[in-house]
Amino acid sequence: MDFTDVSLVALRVFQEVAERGTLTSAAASLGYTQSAVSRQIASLERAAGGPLLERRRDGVRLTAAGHVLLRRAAVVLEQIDAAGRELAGLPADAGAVRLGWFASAGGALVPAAVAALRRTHPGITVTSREGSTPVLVRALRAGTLDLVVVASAPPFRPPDTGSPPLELRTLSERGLLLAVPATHPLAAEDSVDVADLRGQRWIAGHSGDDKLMGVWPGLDERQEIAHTARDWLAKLHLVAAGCGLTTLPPSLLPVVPPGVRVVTVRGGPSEQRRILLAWLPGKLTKPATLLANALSAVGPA
Amino acid sequence: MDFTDVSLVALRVFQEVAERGTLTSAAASLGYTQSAVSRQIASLERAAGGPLLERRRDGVRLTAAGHVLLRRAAVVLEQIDAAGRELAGLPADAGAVRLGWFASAGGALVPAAVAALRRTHPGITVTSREGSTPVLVRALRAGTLDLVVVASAPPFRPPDTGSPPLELRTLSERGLLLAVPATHPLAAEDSVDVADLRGQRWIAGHSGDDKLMGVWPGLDERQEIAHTARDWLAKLHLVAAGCGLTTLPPSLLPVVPPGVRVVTVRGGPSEQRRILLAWLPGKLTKPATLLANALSAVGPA
DNA sequence: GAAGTCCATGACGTCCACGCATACCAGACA
DNA sequence: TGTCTGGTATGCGTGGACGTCATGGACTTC
Repeated sequence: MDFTDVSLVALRVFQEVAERGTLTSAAASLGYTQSAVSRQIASLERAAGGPLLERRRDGVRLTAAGHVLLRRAAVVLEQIDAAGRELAGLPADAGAVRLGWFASAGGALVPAAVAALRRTHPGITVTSREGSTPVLVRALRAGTLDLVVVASAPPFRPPDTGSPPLELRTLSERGLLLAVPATHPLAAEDSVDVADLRGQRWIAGHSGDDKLMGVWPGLDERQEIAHTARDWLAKLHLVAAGCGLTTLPPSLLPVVPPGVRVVTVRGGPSEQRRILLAWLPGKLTKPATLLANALSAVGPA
Repeated sequence: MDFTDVSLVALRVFQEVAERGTLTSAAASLGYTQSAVSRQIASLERAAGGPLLERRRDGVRLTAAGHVLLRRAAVVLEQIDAAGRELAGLPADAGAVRLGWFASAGGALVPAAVAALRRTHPGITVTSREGSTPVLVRALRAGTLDLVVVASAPPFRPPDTGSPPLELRTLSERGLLLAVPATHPLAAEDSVDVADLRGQRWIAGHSGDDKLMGVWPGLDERQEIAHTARDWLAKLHLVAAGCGLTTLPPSLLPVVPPGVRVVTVRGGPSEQRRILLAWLPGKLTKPATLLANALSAVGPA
C-alpha cells in the first residue's frame, strides 16, 4: 500500500497514541479495542515503510520517522477539522486557543488570566485541560494544544528533548512554600528552619511517579505520609484540619483557605520553582499570543 | 458519517474532479469507473452535509462549499505527499516548482526560462505541463500547479472569476503577428494591410472551442480553412510549405523555421496579446518566485 | 428521432477493518 | 518459582465500505 492513501482515522489514531504514550489508553480514549489500534498502527507503519513507534516496556515512543509523520499529521487533521467546521457553517473559529496547564496553575493563574482575556478580548474563546508535564508536552507536539503552562524545578531542564525544541517563556520564579495548620507550632513564625521539618506528618500527592510530591524535598526517605490526595482543595483542607503539612507552589497563595498558614523554609538547598509557558515554534496564533500575554500579566502577581 | 473521517482517496478524487471539470474524465485519469467517482463524490457530499458540485450539462462546477473544501483538501494532500516523500528518505523537496503553460509558451519562453534558472539555481527542479487556460487555472486552484503562464486577449478579462482572485503579472504585451510562406506575395513587405487578408487560405488550430484560432481575428466567418493542426511545429511547417497563413503569437518569434516570413498587420482593431503569469495568493514559494523572475527576464526578449 | 454527452443508481462481489479471544513478553511481588 | 499486572501482537469470523457492471434519465446535436 502506498502512503498516499492512508486513512484519516489511522492518522487520528496515531496522533492519539503519540499523545497518550500507549496503544491501550489511546484505544480506550477513542472507543476502540486495543487490537484495532495495534492494527491501525501496523498498517500505518507498513505504508510508511518502517517503524513509527519504538515498543518499550511501559508503552511506546515515537521514532524519528514517527516524529516526522506526527508533524504532518497534525497539520492534516487540523485542516480536516477546520474544513468540517467551515462546511457546517461555523465561522472558521480563528479566535480559539487550547490551553494546557499543570494542576496547581488551575487554582488562580489560569482562571485569572482567562477572565482578564475575556474582559479585554471577548472574541477569543479559550478551552483548556489539566495534565502532567509529559502529557501536556506530548499534546503540544501532537497538535492538540496550542499553549501549555508547566512547572519546572532545579536544575530546570527543558520539559522534553524533542525536536524542534519547544519555545519557552518563564512566567515566574519563586521559592517553594510550606503549608501548615494555623494551630501548628510551626505556624508561629513567618519562616521555619528546614531542620524542624524532620519527623512531621505529611500530606502527599500521588501524581504518577513522584511519590514524595508534597513532602519537603531533600529530607531523607523515611518521612511519615499521613494522607495522600491528588486534589489541591482536599490537600489544603486536610492541612486546615491539622492532619499534616504539605508543600505549596507559590501560584496557589491567593487561594489558600482559612486555617492554613503559609511559611517559607530557610536552610537547605535552593527550592526555586519556575512556571513556564511552552509552545511549538512557529505555531503561536494571534489569540494564543494574547493569552500568553494575559498569563504573563497575572503570573508575577 | 462525520466529516472527520472522510477518506483521502475521496479528497484526491474530488481534487481531480475539480481540476478536470467532469466526473468522467477524472475517472479516466484516475483509472476508476465513472460510477466509482460519482459514488465517492456523493459520499463526500453526504459527509459535508451539502452539495459540493453543481451539475451542469457539460460536467460539474464547484459550489461555494466545494471551493471551501478544495482549498483545505489541497493543503491536506500536499502534506500527505510531503510526509510520504519525507518518510521515503527523500529530502522533503523544498526546491520544486510545478509550472503550467499554454501551448505557444512552450516554444521558447518556458525552455529559455527553465534553462536560465538551472544555470543560476541548479538546486531547483522544475516540472511542467502544457494546458489550456481553463485547465491550468483549475489546476492552480486545485493545488496541482504552483505557477502558470497563460495568454490573454482583449478585453483582458481575468482568467477566472474564482475566489480568492488570482495574483497576476504581465510578462509581455505585444501585437499578434502573421506567419506567411516566404514565397507568398504578402511576404514582400514587413507589414500587410488587413484588407489583403480576405480570401486567403488559413491553417487553423482546433484547440477546443475556438475553431477559428489561427485565422486572423475580425475577418468574417467565411474564411477558407485549408488545414487544421494542434501542434505549432506542424503549423509552421505547413506555412513553410506554402499551404496557407496562420496567426503567430510573438512569443514564438525566436523559433520560426526557415521558409516562414513573419509580418505585422496594420488596420483593423487592436490585436494585442498579453502573456500573464498567475498564481494563488499566498502560495508563492521561494523556488516559484525565482522561476517567475526568470520568466519575467526572458519574457520581453 | 437517433446518437452522443453527461451523471445517478440498483445489483452484485471482494476485501478490509473491526471486535473477541488468546498468545506473548517483561517486571513486581509473594 | 509461580502468579499477577501492566503492556503489544495475532488468528478468526463478520459486517460494511467500495469497487465494477449494467442500466436509466436528462439534455444537446445532427
